[in-house]
Amino acid sequence: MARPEKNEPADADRNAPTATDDMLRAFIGYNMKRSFIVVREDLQRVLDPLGLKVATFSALSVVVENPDISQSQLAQVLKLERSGMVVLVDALEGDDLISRNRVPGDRRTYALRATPKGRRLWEKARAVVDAHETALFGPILDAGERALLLSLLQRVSSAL
Amino acid sequence: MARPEKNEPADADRNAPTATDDMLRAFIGYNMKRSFIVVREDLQRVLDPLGLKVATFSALSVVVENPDISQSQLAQVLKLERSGMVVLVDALEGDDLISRNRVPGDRRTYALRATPKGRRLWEKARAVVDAHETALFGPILDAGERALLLSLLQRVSSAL
DNA sequence: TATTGTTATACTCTATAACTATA
DNA sequence: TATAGTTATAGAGTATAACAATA
Repeated sequence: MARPEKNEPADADRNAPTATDDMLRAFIGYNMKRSFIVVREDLQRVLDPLGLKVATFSALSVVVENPDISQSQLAQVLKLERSGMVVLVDALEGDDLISRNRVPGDRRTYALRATPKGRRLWEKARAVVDAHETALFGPILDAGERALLLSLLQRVSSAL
Repeated sequence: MARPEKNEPADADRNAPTATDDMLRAFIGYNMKRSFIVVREDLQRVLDPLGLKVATFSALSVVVENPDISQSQLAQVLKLERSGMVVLVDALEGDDLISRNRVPGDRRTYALRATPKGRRLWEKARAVVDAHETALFGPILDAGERALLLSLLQRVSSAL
């Protein structure tokens, strides 16, 4: 007993009924995680040639959009701790993409501003990220579905 | 110059125009990340009383659904490394939720099975996770929108 | 040679706590 | 006392690489 000899090749396993995760697939959170992993990997791939990480791209984006924002405000918008911001701002400042400027009224805070180089890189990054999302979601969702997904996720992430 | 004296209270900042992340909000990936963070936190919160983590809940779920699955197959389904599975399976086995059984034909692999205790806990966890998603998304999305979001995310995460 | 499970290790991301300098 | 920024540290999650047993 126990299959005395099987002359099937090793890929018998691949022909065997594949293991399923159907029960997990019923949960939004599970699909959100798997989706996000794919999206983040591809996003990192396209940001890498620009010398940006996902976190630094996000931070640069908010600084471009909000000149003279402080590190604390930046941390608040991105929902991470002030201590974590220091590393991100250090990296962006080290690459001359943003500058830490002292403010006249309060010598504790910095007013963060994107440098011309930072604004140029951000424009490039914005185009790259847009192309990445189009290329990634294009084969899966049509324009309407993509807008719908964006809208639903915006509502969920805004109801934080 | 430079505001000689400002007798506004310290919450002048709070009345100031709040910093925005509108540019980032245009990207699906950004909203996906923020949404997932909220969902994961709440999921962990409800799984904690059951002694489960998100990862062990997922692994238990797949084992319940696929009796006699091997650790490598399990890792493949959950898209993580074999080495990472060892820790998860150790934890589940240590809590007597699954068992590692030797298979007759191949002494390298384990056939993983949920114990009766594991199946009972999984049933409870399934109900808890379902309630968590209903409570979390209920105030934000109606039933149709929730099904739509699930369907869109399933398509994205399946097109991996 | 290839595969399963294992161990040790390292890396990323993020959080916590304590400190400083300012207010 | 409270806040902005900083530092050091630690934890979670996951990946890489090398190894033993087995095929």
